Amino acid sequence: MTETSERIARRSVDKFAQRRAELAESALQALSELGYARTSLREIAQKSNFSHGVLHYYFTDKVELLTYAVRKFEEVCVTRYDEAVAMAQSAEELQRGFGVAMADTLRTDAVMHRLWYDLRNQSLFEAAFRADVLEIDTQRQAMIWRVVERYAELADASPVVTRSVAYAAFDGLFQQALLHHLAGEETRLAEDAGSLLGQLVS
Amino acid sequence: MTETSERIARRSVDKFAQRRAELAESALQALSELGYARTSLREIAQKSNFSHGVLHYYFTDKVELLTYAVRKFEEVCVTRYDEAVAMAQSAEELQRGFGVAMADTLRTDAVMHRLWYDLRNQSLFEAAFRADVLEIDTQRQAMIWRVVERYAELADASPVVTRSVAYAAFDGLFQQALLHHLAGEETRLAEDAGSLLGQLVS
DNA sequence: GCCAGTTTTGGACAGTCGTCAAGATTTTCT
DNA sequence: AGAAAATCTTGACGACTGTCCAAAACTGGC
Repeated sequence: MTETSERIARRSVDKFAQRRAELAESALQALSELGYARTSLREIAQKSNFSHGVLHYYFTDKVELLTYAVRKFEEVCVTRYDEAVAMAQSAEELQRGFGVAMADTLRTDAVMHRLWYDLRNQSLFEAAFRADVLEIDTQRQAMIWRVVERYAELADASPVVTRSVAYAAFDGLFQQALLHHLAGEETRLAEDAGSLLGQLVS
Repeated sequence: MTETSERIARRSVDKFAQRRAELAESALQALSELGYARTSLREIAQKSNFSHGVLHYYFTDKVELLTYAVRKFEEVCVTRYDEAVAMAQSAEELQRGFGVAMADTLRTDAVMHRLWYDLRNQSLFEAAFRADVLEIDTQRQAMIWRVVERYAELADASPVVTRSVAYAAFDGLFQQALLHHLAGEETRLAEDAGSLLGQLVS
């Protein structure tokens, strides 16, 4: 391969990858708006500025597009509380900061969280998503565990539950809050999350 | 209304209601097998012994059928742990019994639980289901709270979280276990649930 | 300005979907 | 028994789906 053709090929690859990312972004937009059950390829294409045919130029089929989109989604949702962890100088401050951060993302990113739960649920029926979902879940678990460990450290105590139990509890809390938030109710997520954090170390 | 026509009307209503229940049962079977996204009316009809046209004789449209099915579903899933509560003579026994009951229903009724989470998630996108879902969730919350209160009583202590937080935590725990169970992994749900119960009173 | 390769379009395809209505069948009453 | 009402089947409809493909549009090198 000559120097020139190499440069061309690389540019080609870059453009190809960029288009994939672009289309995956549109897919996420459609999915978060309509839900998995009602999202079609034509709907996704309309969110982008391309026609529906182009999707099969960049992806072999719908499953590959959605899988790719899920992986892309992962990037934005597994470091959400790290700032609160880094900032906090005391246990009480982390408790408060963590709760506030959770309540913030509930309000700001509600449709994205809704999408995540929808995709995780799809993986209960469609094995194709299962591996990616489990991996994202593992990373989310790690994200929560960083909070719990730091909190324990600041409070001079140790966690009284495993990391998987801690993650499950906060995830359940968030999901409940999301359900009620989207139904138009007020939630007490910030307070509930903070107080639950307090219960998980001793 | 004469005595005769009253008898006729009642029998008619009974039969009508019975068919609706019958068809809703088939709907639940299809839903739990395929998931909301892939369940069609023809699929539901095939699970019953009728043709697809009959569904619009007993239900005005798909949404009414599914809503009816969800309500029917509620009946079987909100008293699941009451026996463990009634049996337990001590805190430790309840802790164990509750964990075992959870792990049992995880194994036995996995597809039904999967369906529940799927429908609850649909309500995040489709407002038509929201009211029913919230009501079922309230009843599930009450079911969990009966366990926590009884456990606190037996342990001569009091709950350290609200009923909504307690429900959210156990629900999250169960959902995680379901995800891993359907992925073919072993879970430690019985132990985790028992130990979490211990953490929620003091 | 032309040409080869890449990228994009838009229509066609074979299915499936929810819905509906006309007719066949069964049940019920007199 | 036959008439009337309830119940069920069947086929059709328009809309929508994922997928594919031939042709058009665009790209950069000569």
